[in-house]
Amino acid sequence: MVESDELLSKIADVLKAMADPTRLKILHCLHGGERCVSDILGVVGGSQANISKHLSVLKRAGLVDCRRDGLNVFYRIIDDGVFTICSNVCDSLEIRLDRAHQTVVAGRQEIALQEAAAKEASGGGS
Amino acid sequence: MVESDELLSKIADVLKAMADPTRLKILHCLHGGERCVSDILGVVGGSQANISKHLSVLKRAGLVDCRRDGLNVFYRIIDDGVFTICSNVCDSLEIRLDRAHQTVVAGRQEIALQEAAAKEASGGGS
DNA sequence: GCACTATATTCCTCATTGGTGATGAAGGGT
DNA sequence: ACCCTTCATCACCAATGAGGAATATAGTGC
Repeated sequence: MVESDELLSKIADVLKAMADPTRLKILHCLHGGERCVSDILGVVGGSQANISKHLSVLKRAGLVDCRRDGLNVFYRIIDDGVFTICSNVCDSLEIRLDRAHQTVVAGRQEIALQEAAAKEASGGGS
Repeated sequence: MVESDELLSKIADVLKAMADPTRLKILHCLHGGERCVSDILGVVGGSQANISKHLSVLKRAGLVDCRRDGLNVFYRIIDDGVFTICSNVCDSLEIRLDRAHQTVVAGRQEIALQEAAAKEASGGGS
């Protein structure tokens, strides 16, 4: 595997770790600082085993880390890049929707003009 | 599904489309401009059917678009955000490795100092 | 219309992923 | 030592995804 292949695999690993709605919810939940598994479970929902598994995926990807405090385990973001990435994707999605919206507006205006012209040509207005 | 859940799903969709080494290679290949499926196949390798399928995934995610020119179909990037995201992930990976490297360097220096001190205490230097 | 090329789709196989309930491990309180 | 709580892991299942061979579709040249 050449170096660039290896780099692409690593990038894919990180993106894969983020590419799940539940894990994104978890990351969002941790945006305000570290929280324990029960807190996260309360916010995200689902089963405790599932949350634990997703946290493990995020940890393996190097996006979060944890520390034990008595019975509780606290997780925190250790790679703020995750929020930059999410922002970038949101920006892209917003631009896409803006363009789509502009297209609809322009299309409707064009149709309205064409209809007005057709009315004029047929002696419309009565 | 509340709005934020829907947004997270959309973000996850985009990230999922990118979270595969083969598709990242394809995107990288298109960085220089549009190319036809045969070109992409030549660069990325694998089977024609596989490339076609991955292109379909990327198109569905709104990252690429295509136009037909005779027998050939040319694909191009329509969302430059993909490169921003990849850069972000690379930056994060690099920072991680830098930190790990610093840790190793510091650890070795500490060990060297401790060994020197131990030697000194035992009358070393003969 | 036929032959060829390029590309998309189908079908199949295998591996991976995501969810849950149950269980095991670790820590704390009594 | 026992009981409880918190959290990680196991076992299971269903769904999803990646790859390739075969096939279908579309375009071109003759």
